[in-house]
Amino acid sequence: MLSVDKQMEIIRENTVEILPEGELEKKLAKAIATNTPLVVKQGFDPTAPDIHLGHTVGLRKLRQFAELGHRVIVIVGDYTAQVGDPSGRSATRPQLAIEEVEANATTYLQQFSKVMAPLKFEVRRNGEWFAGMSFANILRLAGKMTLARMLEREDFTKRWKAEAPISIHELLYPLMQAYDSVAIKADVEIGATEQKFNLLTGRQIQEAYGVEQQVALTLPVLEGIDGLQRMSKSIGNYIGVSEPPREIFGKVMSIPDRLIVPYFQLVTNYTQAQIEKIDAAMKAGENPVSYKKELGRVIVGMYYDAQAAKEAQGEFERVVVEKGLPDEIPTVVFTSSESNPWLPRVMADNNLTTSSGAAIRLIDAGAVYLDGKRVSNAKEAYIVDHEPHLLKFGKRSFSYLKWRIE
RNA sequence: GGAGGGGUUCCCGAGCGGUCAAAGGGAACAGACUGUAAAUCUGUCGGCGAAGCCUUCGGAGGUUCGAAUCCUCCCCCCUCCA
Repeated sequence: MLSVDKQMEIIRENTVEILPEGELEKKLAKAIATNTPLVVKQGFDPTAPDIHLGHTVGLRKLRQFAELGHRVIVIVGDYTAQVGDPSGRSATRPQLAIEEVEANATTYLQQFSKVMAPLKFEVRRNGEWFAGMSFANILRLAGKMTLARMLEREDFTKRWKAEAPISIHELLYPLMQAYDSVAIKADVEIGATEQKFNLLTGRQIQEAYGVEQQVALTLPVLEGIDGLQRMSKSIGNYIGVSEPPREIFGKVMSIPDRLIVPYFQLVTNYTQAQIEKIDAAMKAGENPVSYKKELGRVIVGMYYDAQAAKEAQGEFERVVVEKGLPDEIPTVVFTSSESNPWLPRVMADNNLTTSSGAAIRLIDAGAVYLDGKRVSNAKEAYIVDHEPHLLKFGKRSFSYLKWRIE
């Protein structure tokens, strides 16, 4: 194992806080002295089927711990997912059915491996200890916390002040997460800054159960591609690690320019020196687009390979920059009882738009091209023969429309 | 249990008998511009093949020529008292 100082240097990269001050150093020293790796934990609730770049911020930190020879345990929160983490939430989450959680957990595990490969890590589901927990034990756990302390946390305070509902089960969430730390005897728990309360509750509950207290390590929250809110599946501003390369690349290109540097920091392996160079170049007036493309290539490369990254960029340049055609265009075969199918109807019936009205509006806005020619009049837009016709609207919607002969 | 406030279109939020398919903001989509699916500006944003019609303002009834707006009952949320 590396020395305490060397380890701390690596661990400190990108971290916001390590609480309490100095305790991690002590734990590391002890780990080295006794040759016992630390138990490092982060929990993920399978509330949605995909891991996105936001999750990878923590996972990458776990990776570093694994590389340093520590024992990494990923908690799949199959039980906590049924409550929903109130952190950063202004409303109660919908409670998920166990089957849904199960399905999500399965894809989570596959995707964790993708981020962690080839390093080893353990996976525990918190259902292991919660599924069979007796009511008496739940009461015992609940007895370790007071309402006042629970309400200290910002999201509850906000909701309280806004006169928004807070369900009782939501109060249990931090206790459940904390109990995970008791169950696995965590030495370190990782989470985003908004997790600080939950992480510190872990310390409190561990103490109450006579377990050595963990160190709380917080990481920056990754902003979503909209640049407005944290990256989240439910907001839809995310980049999933299992998305197709061109999707990942395109989404990277859509982030606001000011997110380029934070993304390099939080989701790539770039060194601080490399990132500073990029930052300086952009501040000196260099066009950010080349760095954004680099970022897109790097990220695609991490979850696919360099070849896929190149292709994704090529596709982007061809389609978006040069307004050319993508290499795969789906063919939509439709039938019609009319002698001349009306284009807005065809688009709506084949789910290219939500309604014919929406299609008419797109045409009126000058967004729709048929065989390379802008469609100018929605009322007189017809498909006249059974040949495939190239339909384009917006920057990304391409399809061949083919009227099937009946 | 008692008293009061509230539930509006994807989200926030105005409207409080006709001029309401419902202000404003956000998101989203599109156009222009661009070495970006960035920024900026502009437009669109319930459905129906013009007009006009149809379906929406927690749910169900009712009053009225006319209801998001008034009444009744129900459901849900919040506050205060207990």
